Amino acid sequence: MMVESASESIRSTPTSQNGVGSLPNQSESCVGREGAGSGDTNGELSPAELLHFQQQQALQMARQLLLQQATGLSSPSSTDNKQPSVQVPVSVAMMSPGMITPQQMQQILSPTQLQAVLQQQQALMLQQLQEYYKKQQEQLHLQLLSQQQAGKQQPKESSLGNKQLAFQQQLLQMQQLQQQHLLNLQRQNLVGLQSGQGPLPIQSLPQAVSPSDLQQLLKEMSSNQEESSKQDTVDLTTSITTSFPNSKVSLPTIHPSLPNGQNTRRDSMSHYESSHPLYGHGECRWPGCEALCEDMGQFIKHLNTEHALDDRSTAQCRVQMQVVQQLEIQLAKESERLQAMMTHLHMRPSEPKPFSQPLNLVSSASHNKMSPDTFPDGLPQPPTSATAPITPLRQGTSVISSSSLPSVGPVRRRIVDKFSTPISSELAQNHEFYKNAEVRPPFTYASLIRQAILDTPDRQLTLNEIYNWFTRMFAYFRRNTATWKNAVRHNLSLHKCFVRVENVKGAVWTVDELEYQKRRPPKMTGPTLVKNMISGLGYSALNASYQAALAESSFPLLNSPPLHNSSGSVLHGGHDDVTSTGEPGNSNGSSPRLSPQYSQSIHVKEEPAEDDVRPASLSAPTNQTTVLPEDRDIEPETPMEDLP
DNA sequence: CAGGCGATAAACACAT
DNA sequence: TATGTGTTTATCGCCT
Repeated sequence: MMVESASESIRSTPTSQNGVGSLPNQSESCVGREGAGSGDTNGELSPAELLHFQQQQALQMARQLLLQQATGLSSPSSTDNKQPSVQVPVSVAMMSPGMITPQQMQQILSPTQLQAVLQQQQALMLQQLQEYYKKQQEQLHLQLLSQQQAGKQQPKESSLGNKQLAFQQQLLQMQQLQQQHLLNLQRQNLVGLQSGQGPLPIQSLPQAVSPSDLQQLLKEMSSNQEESSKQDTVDLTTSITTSFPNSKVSLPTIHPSLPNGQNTRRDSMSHYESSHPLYGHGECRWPGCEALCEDMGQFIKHLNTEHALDDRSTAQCRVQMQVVQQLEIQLAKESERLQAMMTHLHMRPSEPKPFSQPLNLVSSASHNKMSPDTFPDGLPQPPTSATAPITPLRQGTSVISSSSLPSVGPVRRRIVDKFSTPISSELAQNHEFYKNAEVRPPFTYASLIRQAILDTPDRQLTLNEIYNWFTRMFAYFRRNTATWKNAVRHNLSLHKCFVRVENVKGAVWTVDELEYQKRRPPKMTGPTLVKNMISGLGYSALNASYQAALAESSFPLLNSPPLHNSSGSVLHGGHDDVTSTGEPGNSNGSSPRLSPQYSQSIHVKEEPAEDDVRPASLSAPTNQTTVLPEDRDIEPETPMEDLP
């Protein structure tokens, strides 16, 4: 039901909200749930075109940002000297969507034409920028001279050596910043997809995208955007950092003075309005400066004194100019790469896959936390994955697979979390990301709950603590609390792997790891198991670890009444999904879970009839390991069991 | 196509 | 009574 309505709204949104003429006749019927099969690109955008379009949007944004940055560079002097704001020769018309909207352009021009136009524009812009900066520099020099004549020089450091050193440092810093900026741009490129940049003809998205995926995608992207606009630069960068773990662009150490907010143009983010482009978060954002300024007045003062017209400032401007140029070039390259990647991903499975390339994605840069080691379960390539030697390296990303990759089509979260992504390592790697981006984690409720419980030293949590863990760890779960909390409770109750233990203070929930493991490979034996393993990761590794896990988890179970012992044993180490090299870690002794609380009463869930399969399924893989304790049946062994 | 699974919604019972 | 907690049932979509 909800999905229905949601997808409905998605379908109608583009047409109603921005009825851009791009797809006049494509009403909601376009994206059928079952997704029309053939590639009817008539009248609507093909995936490739869409890519071009997105890229163009990104480039436009990039240019705009760069331009803003460029103008921002001149601001010290302008605010300082009350100069009339210098007119930027770069034709704004060219860069702003004012003259011709991307959509119009896109309609008129073919992708290749668009590309050409873009390149032309870029070249032109660079040229103009250069000229502009040259003029600026001349002007600056002139002003500097006059200033010097007026004897108003600051008594600050002036030795040439110092200047050079400082300059070099600043150059480095600026380059780092610019790289960061580039990432920002990339991110915005993705976010821009829905950011109201233009009426995105959603109907034209690849048809493999199901409405629900679209919904998810849009939801996430919008939330990401909100997020990014809400958060300060640090948060943003952390997000980005996690988003591009494999990016070729070396990430600079997070630097508070991101060029992030360097635009004060009206059309820029509103929260930067009324602020100085070189001032943010109480700091001077002059490249390499970071001087703390309490307020704007102080900042202006600082600007006038520390960044007055002098050789250094001029040189920095020059450097910045070059950096901008470099960025433009790099942006073009990255865009190209992105396009190739996206095209490839859209193209899908059958093609020989030059895999390994980190999918630097897409929909929301924020999404891609391509951990190199997550298996792209959701990616449209399970077929190939089986044939192609998927190294133990998990390549795709669960996040993407589940929700953010448009071309993926209907993908279920659970897929990912089965045999693919060790949730713990995944979370460890992308903790910041999930924490800040409202992206739905690609794990099932059960695995999340389990993770929450296992995250604690005691391996037990109250319901409320589980809630808190969810909200703490995932921005996504800060919304719709009623829904997911209900789901959490539902899962706790439903799955046998969650055991409710009553202690003095109330009830806590624990994980019966064995039960959990049992549940994972849903009674797959023989071919199914093998198949899954193969597709998930190396069979042998998995098998070994799986067996190890089971053995491991079953062991304590035998010994200690508190069945939940098993909990920590297996997975914590990362194996939430059987992937890890069976880290038979500890678990045995020392387990804190043996806390007295366990000796309280335990509510045993009713065992479904089918569960008598238990011994069988369990023993199948691990048979070698001794007698298999029967999970649930064991529970009664606990001293204080109190059956409902 | 059937069945399993996960997500979601909702009703209900019980405790605080 | 309201709220939180737990259980259960139903439904839907996706996948095998």
